[in-house]
Amino acid sequence: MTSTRPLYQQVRESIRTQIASGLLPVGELLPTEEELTRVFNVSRATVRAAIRDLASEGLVKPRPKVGTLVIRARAPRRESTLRGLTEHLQEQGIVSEAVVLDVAVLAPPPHARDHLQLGPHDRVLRLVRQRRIAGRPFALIVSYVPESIGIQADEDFTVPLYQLIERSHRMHITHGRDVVGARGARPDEADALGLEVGAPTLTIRRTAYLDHDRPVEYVEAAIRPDLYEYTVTLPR
Amino acid sequence: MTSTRPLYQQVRESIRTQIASGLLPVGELLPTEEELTRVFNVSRATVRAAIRDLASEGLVKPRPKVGTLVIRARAPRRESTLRGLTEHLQEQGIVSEAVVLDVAVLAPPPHARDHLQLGPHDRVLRLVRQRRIAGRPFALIVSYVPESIGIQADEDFTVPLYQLIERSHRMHITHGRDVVGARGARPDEADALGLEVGAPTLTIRRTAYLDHDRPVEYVEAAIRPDLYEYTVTLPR
DNA sequence: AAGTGGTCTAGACCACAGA
DNA sequence: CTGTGGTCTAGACCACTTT
Repeated sequence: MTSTRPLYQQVRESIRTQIASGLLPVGELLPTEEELTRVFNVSRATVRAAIRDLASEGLVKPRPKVGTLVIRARAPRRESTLRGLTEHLQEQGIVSEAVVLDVAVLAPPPHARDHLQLGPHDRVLRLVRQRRIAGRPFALIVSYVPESIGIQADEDFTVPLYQLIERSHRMHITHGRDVVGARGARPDEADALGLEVGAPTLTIRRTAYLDHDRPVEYVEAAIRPDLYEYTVTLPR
Repeated sequence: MTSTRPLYQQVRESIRTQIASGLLPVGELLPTEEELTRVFNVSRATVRAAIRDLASEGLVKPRPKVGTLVIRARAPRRESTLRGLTEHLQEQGIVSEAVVLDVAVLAPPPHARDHLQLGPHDRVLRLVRQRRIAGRPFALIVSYVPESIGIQADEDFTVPLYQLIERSHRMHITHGRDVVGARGARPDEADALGLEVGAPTLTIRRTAYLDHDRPVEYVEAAIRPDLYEYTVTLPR
């Protein structure tokens, strides 16, 4: 325990390991908080912070006046959240590179204008990127961001666009809607993806929103279905 | 504050009300913890417990060295949940009909066996259905359910399979994982969907789980992309 | 009666964003 | 530098379950 990590996280990980290994079996009670305080030589508040985290993960369940019950051996499902393609791939241990093909401020095409709920004179930043896995292009991504958001055309677009939007401005993306479909590759897509025109292509259209349902980004992606599939975990 | 409820919950509700009413607008910072300590006349630990709850609800987001940002005015909307195609279509006001093409109990193909985590001798109920919108077929759906679940081959498979599993057997599906892809239609699919062989087709592979991550259903669907798209709403 | 988790206080020190 | 949230301690009292 000589790490620089916070104590309560060290305690949490230690308990988590003991649960996963079966040392603390499902159905049994954790040692009491007072006991853990002694074992780890920390204050009770620290022990409780660790247990609180484990409880919010669904691994344990404190029962007042009884003890803290171990209810699962390992982390339950994680529901899907809105992530960029990059983050999604990173989770699967896949490294991908981004190539910026074009950046421009212009009048949006009608469907983009609709999705972003823009007026007839509003302009957008359009960002065209190609993503590659191991040098092989697998996705052509066209993003539209309202000019009013204030992203400059000279930013570093190799980092996730979300982070750019959220960090540089005091905004928080709350949710997004994805529409996933399939169609034959158009000529420009076939060219960028190394496919024949008309070859089956996976398409994703995403609209991301700030609080109050204000659209902040509209993305169209055409993807090689042999190199990527869209995965989502849903609660019932 | 003369209630008997815990202090931190009273503080939490008070802040929540001020956020909902717009007194603490989205995008602004909460008063500092020290300030809240004075205003509510409680210790800092109590204030932090209140903020922690609000943060886990997604209403606020503490930013170290900056302050605690209000990111939502009220509890987030309902994200997408696991639904069958039928329910999904119903939501959009589309009426679809199901045609059962085949029902059989048999040894599962290897990939279905994997997804259902079955042993080498377990058998499954295989259900092949075609779905139609206005008489036009748009989806070919093959479902696998472990024989051990106890669904009979003579049930009414025109109702959503989930309801069959959950209602008649007192089980609760907790979550599912969808994998959405695209590929050219295979001959059997082209036949059932009225497409040419090789025409772009949307595919969905879904595994549904009971508590404890026990798989209860594996479904493969091939879909006409001109008649259906896969839509999902995700929280950030 | 003993022992548990739930709640709460009153301090303290830290690293670091922002001016 | 100043102020912020992040972390941590060492106490305390409570209500209630279990013995």
